[in-house]
Amino acid sequence: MSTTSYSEENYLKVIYHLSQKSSGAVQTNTIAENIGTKPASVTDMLKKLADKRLIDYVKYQGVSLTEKGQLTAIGIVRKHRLWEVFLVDKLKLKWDEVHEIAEELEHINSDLLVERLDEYLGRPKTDPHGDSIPDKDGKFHAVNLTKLNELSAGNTGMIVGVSEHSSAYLKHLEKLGLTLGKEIQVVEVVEFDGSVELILEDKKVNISRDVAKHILVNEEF
Amino acid sequence: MSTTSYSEENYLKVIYHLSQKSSGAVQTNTIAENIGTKPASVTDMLKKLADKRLIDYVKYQGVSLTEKGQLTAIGIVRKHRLWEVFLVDKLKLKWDEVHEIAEELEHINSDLLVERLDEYLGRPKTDPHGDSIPDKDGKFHAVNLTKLNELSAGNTGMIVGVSEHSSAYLKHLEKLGLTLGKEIQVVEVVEFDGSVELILEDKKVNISRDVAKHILVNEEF
DNA sequence: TTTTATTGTTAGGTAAATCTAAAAATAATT
DNA sequence: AATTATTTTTAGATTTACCTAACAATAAAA
Repeated sequence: MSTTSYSEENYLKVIYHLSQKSSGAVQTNTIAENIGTKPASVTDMLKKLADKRLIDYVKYQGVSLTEKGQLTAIGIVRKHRLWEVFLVDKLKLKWDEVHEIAEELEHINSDLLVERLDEYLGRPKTDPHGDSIPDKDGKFHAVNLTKLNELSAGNTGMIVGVSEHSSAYLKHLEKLGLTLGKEIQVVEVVEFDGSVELILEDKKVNISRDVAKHILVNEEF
Repeated sequence: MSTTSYSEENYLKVIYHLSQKSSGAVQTNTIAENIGTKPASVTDMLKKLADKRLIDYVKYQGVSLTEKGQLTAIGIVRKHRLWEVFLVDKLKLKWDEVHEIAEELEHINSDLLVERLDEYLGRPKTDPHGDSIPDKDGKFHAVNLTKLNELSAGNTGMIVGVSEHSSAYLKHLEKLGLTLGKEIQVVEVVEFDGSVELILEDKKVNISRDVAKHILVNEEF
């Protein structure tokens, strides 16, 4: 069983995430942008990954992961998210400080390590951003999430995730106090601009539609 | 401030350890053996490290670390040992399972991460093998250790470290019950072969001189 | 349906870290 | 001191992942 390099793993991970976002084959240029490299380099790597049967690649037609490639990618996602839980829960790093570090930790390959880490963290089902953590076999457990801007006045819920991970966004949420696990109640969804007025810990908070739509809540009623 | 690559860090670390072992300049061949590479490759890297002012290098005369190189190396040692503490204390891995994993973890560069890890672990002074963990500024705290084979009959002490880290050796100690923190009392040091008879948890244990000399104890009386 | 724009690939090159084989410097032995 | 052995360096290749520039395929627009 040939092993995957740091670089190959990065490609697989990016292809995996892009496949999730929009269905259909993933394009060369899109991969290049996301990896921070040039299209020509991507083509080189795609050939290599295809040789290893990690992706299905047809010239000019984009790529998709094979079963093997997908399992590898999910393994990396699993490690990334477990490490994020560790960094936030145990080391008390903030939301927006963990991503880069987890990008490095995710490439450490030791089944024993991952298993013990998972156990130590209490086999978490989601990471600090609310993203689902796949199990050892690459299976995700369904979670039902609603976007905050889709709630109606009076509804309450708990913040369980975000669908936007930029540092700027996370810092903004932090400042507003809209962090994971917080209970909120919607006071009003303004029709004019889609902004949302809500109650958070007995205080009124106003957020724009753009901010609201990336907050995922577990609707309660 | 130019950054150091994974590979450069490995060289610095090995040079550091070899400098500790035997004083004087470190030889090209020795480095090659310890890194698992060929002398020619070492020469190439030495030139590079010298250009970066991380080592003092004179052709055919071996190398030594500069102040800058030493600080970098100690930083890596610090990370390695902190991670080993994490792996053993928190994730419950065994002595002989942690080294390889820590070899990878030690290359993750984030001051914030290291600081929080140190704090989380309770600012440990030694790693699971009893090796001293340097502080943030690269300072080691003196510990007074005696080799087990240098104790006399009747002496007691606590095992605080080992000076041999091979998996075979560690597994052997594990089997004998001679693990970190254990109290032992010397019954006799056999003059003929230097083997040591000792009492460990009310049981008599016999170990060869070769095994004894790598066990470090905190002599009590 | 041509033309234009976009997207993707090839060809040829670079830098990092490695290698082998041959040559040079140093050390050890006779 | 001369010879032999060891150690170290150079020279030239190789591999990986990247690059630019030129070309080819596909998609969009006129």
